[in-house]
Amino acid sequence: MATTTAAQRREEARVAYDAFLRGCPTNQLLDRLSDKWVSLVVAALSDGPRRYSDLRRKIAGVSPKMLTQTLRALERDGILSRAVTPSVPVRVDYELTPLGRSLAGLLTAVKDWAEEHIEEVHAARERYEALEAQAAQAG
Amino acid sequence: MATTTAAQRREEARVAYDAFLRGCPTNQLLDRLSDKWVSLVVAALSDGPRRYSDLRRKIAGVSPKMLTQTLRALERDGILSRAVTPSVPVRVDYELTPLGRSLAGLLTAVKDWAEEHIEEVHAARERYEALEAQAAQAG
DNA sequence: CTGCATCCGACAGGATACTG
DNA sequence: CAGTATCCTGTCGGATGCAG
Repeated sequence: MATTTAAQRREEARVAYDAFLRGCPTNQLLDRLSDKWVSLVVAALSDGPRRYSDLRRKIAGVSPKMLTQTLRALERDGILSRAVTPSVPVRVDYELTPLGRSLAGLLTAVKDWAEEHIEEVHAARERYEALEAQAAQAG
Repeated sequence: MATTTAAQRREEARVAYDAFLRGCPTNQLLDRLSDKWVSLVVAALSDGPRRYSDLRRKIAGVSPKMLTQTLRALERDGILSRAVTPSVPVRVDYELTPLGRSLAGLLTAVKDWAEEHIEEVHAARERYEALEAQAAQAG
C-alpha cells in the first residue's frame, strides 16, 4: 500500500497549483485574463501610457462602466498603474507595469494569432455548416 | 482633397482588421478565445487526444452542457476534431487540429504566466487593499 | 458513455443620467 | 475629463431528466 505513496504525493503537489482545479488561485487568475476587455485594454496600453478617454476611444464599444471596472481590476492586480494629475480638468494616465508588460506580449500574441488565422477559422466554419446541412438532408 | 487619400486608404485597411473594432470578425474570434472553458479545453488537449469523460474529469467543475458547447464551438472553428467510434458504448475522442496546436502554444503560455506570477499578483492585491483601507481612514 | 432539451436563477454588462 | 449610480435586459451557465 506504500508503493504509490511517493508518486501520489508528487502528483498531489503538482495538482495543487494546476490551473484546472476549481477555486484554485491560478484558475481564478486565468479567469481574470480570459476576459474580453482585459485583452483589449492590455493590448491598447502595450505601446505606451494612455488617458481614460483615449482608451475609451481606442476600444470601440466599451461602456464607461466596464472600462473603469476593468482598469480597477488590473490596477488591483498590479498589471497597470494609475496616475492622477490634479489639474483642471483632471487628467488620469494608465500605464502597464513591468508585470503588465510581461503579460502584454503573450496577449498580443493571441490577438495577432486571431488576426492571422481568422480566414482559416471562417473556412472551417463554412465547411462545418456545409456538412451539417448535408447531414440534415440525409437524416 | 487628394493629399491624404493614400494615407487614408492605408489607415482604413489597417483599421479594417483591427481587433479593437466592434463587430469585426477578428474581435469576435478574440471573444471566442477569451472564454474560460476554451483555454482549459485547449490546454487539456495540448498533450494528446482525450475522450469526453476524460476531459470532464480533467477540467474540474465543468458541466456537461458547457463542455459540449465549448467542444462544438471549437470543432466548428477548426480548432479541434471529433472522432466517433461506434462501439457499445459509444466512444468519442477529441484532438487538436494543426490550427489548434498552433493556438495551444499561445494559450498555455498565458496559463504558465498565470501560474508563475500568481504570487506577484497576490502581493499587489494586498498592497492595494492596504492603501485602500488607509485612504478610507484618512477620508 | 456521450450527449441533448428544458427550466431557471444569477449576474454580467449596456444605456442613461448625474457629479467633482 | 473621469468617473459614479441606477436601472434593466440578455444570456451564461448550473441542475435535472431523458435518449441513442
